[in-house]
Amino acid sequence: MQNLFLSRPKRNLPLKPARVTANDVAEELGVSRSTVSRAFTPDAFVHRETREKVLKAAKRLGYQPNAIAQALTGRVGRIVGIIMGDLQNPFHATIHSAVTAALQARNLTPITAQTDPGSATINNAVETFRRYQVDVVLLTSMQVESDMIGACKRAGLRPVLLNRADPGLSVSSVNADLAAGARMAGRHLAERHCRNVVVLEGPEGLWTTENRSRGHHEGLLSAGLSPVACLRAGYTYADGQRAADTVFGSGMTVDGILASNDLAAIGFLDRARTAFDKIAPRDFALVGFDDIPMAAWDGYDLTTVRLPVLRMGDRVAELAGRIVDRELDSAEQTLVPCTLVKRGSA
Amino acid sequence: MQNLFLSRPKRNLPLKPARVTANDVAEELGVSRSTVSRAFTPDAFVHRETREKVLKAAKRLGYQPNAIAQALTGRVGRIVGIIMGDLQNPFHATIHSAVTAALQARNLTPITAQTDPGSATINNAVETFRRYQVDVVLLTSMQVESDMIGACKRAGLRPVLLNRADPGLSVSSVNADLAAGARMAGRHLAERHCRNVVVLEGPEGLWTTENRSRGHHEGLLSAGLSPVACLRAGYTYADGQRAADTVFGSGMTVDGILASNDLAAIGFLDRARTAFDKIAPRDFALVGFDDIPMAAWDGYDLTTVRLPVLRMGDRVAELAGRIVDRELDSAEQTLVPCTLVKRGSA
DNA sequence: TAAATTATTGCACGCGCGTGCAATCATAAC
DNA sequence: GTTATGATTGCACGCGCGTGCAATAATTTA
Repeated sequence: MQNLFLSRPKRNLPLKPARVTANDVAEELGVSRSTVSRAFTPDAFVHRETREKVLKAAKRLGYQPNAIAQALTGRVGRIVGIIMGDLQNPFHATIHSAVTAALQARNLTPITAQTDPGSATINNAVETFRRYQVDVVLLTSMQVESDMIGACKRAGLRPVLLNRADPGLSVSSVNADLAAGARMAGRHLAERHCRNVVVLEGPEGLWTTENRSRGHHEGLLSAGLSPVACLRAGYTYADGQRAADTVFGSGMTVDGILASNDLAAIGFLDRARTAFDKIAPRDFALVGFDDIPMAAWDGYDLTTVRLPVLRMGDRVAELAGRIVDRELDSAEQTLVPCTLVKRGSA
Repeated sequence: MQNLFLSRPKRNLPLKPARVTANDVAEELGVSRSTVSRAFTPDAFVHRETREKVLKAAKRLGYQPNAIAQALTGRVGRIVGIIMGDLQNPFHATIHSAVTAALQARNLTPITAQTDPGSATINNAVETFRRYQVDVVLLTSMQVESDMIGACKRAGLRPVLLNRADPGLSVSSVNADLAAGARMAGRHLAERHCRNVVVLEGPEGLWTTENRSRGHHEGLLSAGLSPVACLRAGYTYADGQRAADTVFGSGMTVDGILASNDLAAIGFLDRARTAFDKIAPRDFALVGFDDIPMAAWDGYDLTTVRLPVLRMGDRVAELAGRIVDRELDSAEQTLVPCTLVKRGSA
C-alpha cells in the first residue's frame, strides 16, 4: 500500500487560502445559506428573482460551489478515473485527448492514473480512485496488463472499457468494429491483386488483436485468398521492423502486408526500405490500422483503417455520465464502424 | 460560465454505494473514530500497538480514508490541476506522461483540463480547478493561448510553468536550457562544414521560440556564421513541409537546417525528399529539437536536441508538492541542460 | 374578512474526517 | 499509599454543502 498519510504544513502558515463560501454570499444578501445552495440547484424551489440575485452576487464575490463539499453530502461526485494507455503510442494519445474533451463537455472531471508496465500499480490506481470516491473508471489502454477489470470490480468501481471488451459482457464497453475494418483491409489488398499476403498480428490474448487478426483473415478468405504467413509481431515500431526482417530476410515471395497497426506498419515500411530496398506500393502493398497522424505523412502515405475516435470518446463519456447519474445499471456494448482510408501504400 | 449544476439520480436508487468509513473500523475494534483517524496520521499520538491493530482491521475491512472528506477538513487537498498541451504533438505526450508519473510518485493526484484551441476554455478549466479546491496548476503547454498565467493568478491558483517562463519571474517554472541546446545544434552544423544555414523558427511571441531561435543564431555566430535565412515556420509537421517548399522552391543554396522542433524537421525532410529529391545528410544537414520517438525512426534518423523530460517532470512534481505542503512561497526557476543526440541527419 | 392553499425561505442535521481539549490510564516519583 | 507526570484515548466541534421539515409569506378561495 502506498503512503496514505497526508502531509501537513510545516510552519503555521494559513492552512488554506481563504475562499468564498456560500455563507459569504448568504450574509452579503441577508438570506440563508440554504437559499444560496438552492439557487445553484436546478430544480429546487427558489423564487426566480432570488435565484438571479444570488447568482449575480455569487459572480461578483467570486463564489463557486465547493465540489469537494458537494461530493461529501451524499450525492456522488463527478470525478471519473482514467487509466490510460501508453501515450508514446500516438493512437492512445489521440484517444486520451478525445476522451478528456468529451468528459469535459459533460462536466465530468477526469483524474488520470498511469500503470507503469509491470508492478502492481493497477492496485495503486484503484486505491487512489477509491479514496476520491470515484466510481467510474475508464480503461482506455489495450495493453495486456494483469486483471484490471477484476481489480476495479472488486474495489466496487464501475469500469467502462474502450477498445477492449469484457469476455462475459458484464461491463460496458465501446469498441470500433475492428473485425469489419480488418475485413475491408483484407479485401482491399485482394482487389489490388495481391496474392501473397502476410498478416502481422499483435500480442496474443488481447481482444483487439483477435478481432483485427480475424478480420484480416476473413477479408482475404472472402476473396478466395489465404495468407502466406502470420507473424505474431506486436504494436510497436520495433515490432514492425522485426517483422520486415523476418519477411524479407526469409526470401519468401510477398506482395501484400496487413499490419496490426500503423506504428508497426511504419516500422515495417522503414526497415523494408532502408534494409531491403523494398518500397510500397512498388514492391508490395500495405494496409495499416488506426490512422495515426504519421500515417498521413509524406514519407508513408499509409492506406489504413480509421477508427471514429471522436465518436468513441463521446460515447464513453456518455456512459460515464449515465453511471454517475445512476441511470445505467446494466452493461451496454457499443460498436462503431471503421472506415478505410485509401492512400498510397496499397 | 459553464453549467455548475449537479445532476441528481432520477430514481430513488441508492445515492451512494456504501463504503467503509472510519466509523466502521472504530466500531469493529471498539475504539473511537478519532483513534482510527490518528492511526492514519503519521505523527499523531497513538499507541503503536493500537495503530497496528487499526491498520490491520482497516485493511481487512477494506477501509481507506476518504480523500474528499480529508480535503474538506481544512488541510489542503492533494489534487493538482494540469492544463496540457496538444497531445497530437508527441513531445507533449511524452511530457504529459512524465509529469503524471512524477505526480503519482509523490502521491499527488492530477486532474487534467484541455484548452480547446480558441474559445474561452481557459476560464472553464480554472473554474473547474477552483471548484475542486486545487491550488496548484501545471501549465505544460507551450501554445500561445491567451493569458493563462494571469487567469490562474487572478483566480488564486498557483501556476507552475513547464517549458515556458513568466516574464516577471514571479511564477515558478521548469525549463530546459533551450538556448544552450540550440547553440549546440548551431555549432554542430558549423562543425559539419555547413555554410548556408536556414533557421526555422516557431510562432512569434513564445518563450520557447525565442530561446530556440536565439540559441540557433548564437551557435552559428560563435562559429563565425550567420544564417542565410530565418523562416517563421511553426511547430507542426505541415509547418515543416511549407518551410521545405519555401527553401527549395526559392532556389537558394542551402546546406544546413536548424529546425524549430522535430515535428517540423520531419515535415521538412519528407517534403524535401518527396518533392525536391533532396535528402539528408546527402544534400543538406539538419538538426531537430525535442527528440521525439519518431526522430529515431529509420526513415529520419534525426540528429536532434534532447530535453531531459523525466527530470523536468520530476522537478515540476516536486514544486507542486512543496506548494501543496505550504513549503514554497516564492518562485523558483529551474533550468536543466539539454543534450545533443547525434544521429544521421547531420 | 377569514380560511385554505401554495410559493418561498430558514433551521437543523449529517456527509467523513482532523484535531484541540479534557478525561482517563499507566507509570514514576514522593 | 499518594501524588505528580506523561502517555493514550474519547468527546465535540467544524470544514462547506444538500435537503427534509417546519415556519413564514404570498396568493387564492370561500
